[in-house]
Amino acid sequence: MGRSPCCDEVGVKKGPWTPEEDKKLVEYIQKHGHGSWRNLPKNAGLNRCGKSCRLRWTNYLRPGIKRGKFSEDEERFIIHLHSVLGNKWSTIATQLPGRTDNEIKNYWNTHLRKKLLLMGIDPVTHRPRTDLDLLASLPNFLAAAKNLGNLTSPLDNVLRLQADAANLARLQILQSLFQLVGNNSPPYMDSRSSLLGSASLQNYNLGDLLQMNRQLEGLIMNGFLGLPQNPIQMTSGFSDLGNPQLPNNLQAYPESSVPLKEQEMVAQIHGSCSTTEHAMDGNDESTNPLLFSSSAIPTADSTPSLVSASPENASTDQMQDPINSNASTPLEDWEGLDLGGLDNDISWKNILDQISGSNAS
DNA sequence: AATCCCGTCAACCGCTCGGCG
DNA sequence: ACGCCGAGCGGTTGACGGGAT
Repeated sequence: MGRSPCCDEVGVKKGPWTPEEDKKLVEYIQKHGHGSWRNLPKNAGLNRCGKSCRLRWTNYLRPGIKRGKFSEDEERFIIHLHSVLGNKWSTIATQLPGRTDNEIKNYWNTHLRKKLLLMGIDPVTHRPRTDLDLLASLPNFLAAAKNLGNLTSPLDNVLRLQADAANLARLQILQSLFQLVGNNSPPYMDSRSSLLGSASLQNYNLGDLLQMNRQLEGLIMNGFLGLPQNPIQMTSGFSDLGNPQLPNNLQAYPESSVPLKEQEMVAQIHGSCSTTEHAMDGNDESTNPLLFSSSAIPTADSTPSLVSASPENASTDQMQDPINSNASTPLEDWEGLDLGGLDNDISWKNILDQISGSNAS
């Protein structure tokens, strides 16, 4: 027999709180402290269960609650913390003064999660998604990446991981281009089988893709493709995240403020990553694991395998059939696509043409 | 103007954890 | 060591509001 719920008493009010109830609760706690939550409603003259009172107090009435829109820095910090901690909302909330776990959780589910999905990031794993129709989603990727490229916040580096999704998309496309040329198959014939879900693509890990990018850079640098002498820039790669700078209000989170259990958890995650190249200016992650644990940031060495997004992510608009839909073909979409901020001087169509030409000769 | 749809967020529910006897 | 109890956490629900049709 399970313990009976605390709120099953007959006649206990549920639902939204009235201003009168709020007033009673605040006045009582200010005067007596909350003490035992179970006894509080009776003592305070409230027809509510203790649990409801606690929730109302901690999420809404408690002094110091910061309400209103989340700042960009807060957003980035939440994303980073989530990448390290997962759905540990209460732990995340301890790092964001004035924000409650409930508020952060809601904000994640209603805003940030969608934002990441739009950028091609799996919000669960924080890694690039592979179930996407990359070509159909390319404009979204590029828009997201371009926005990131324009960021001026000191926390920009935190989201390089997200920017890397766009790089990965490019790498996958490059790989597909090579594959197409190698197969001598017309690029528009079967974009799903040859460009997107190709078996060979699934066999590449990040290291392979990075290597391919380097090879392409070399080709371009050597003028092999007859293109401008500009290598494709990797914004950071997975292995070079630089030294992120945090705003003052987000920098100083003494380790002691993190519950021991979470410290251990973070330490465990941290320990699972062998790279040591993310020492930070004044924010040594060895003493501040929540800030920028390298574990959250895949490296070329760790070559994270591409993950499949969860089924819920496979929305119809993302999985639209490029062949049967009335929409223009993906590559048609590329033409005239503004790559500003990413690859201003490289036309993808030009690359394709050049590769095809050199392959045919 | 009416209805529908969708996003947001406060609040609830059920489970887990830790303290204590 | 075990069971009970209170507190806290995370997932889910449902009311509400605004925009679209």
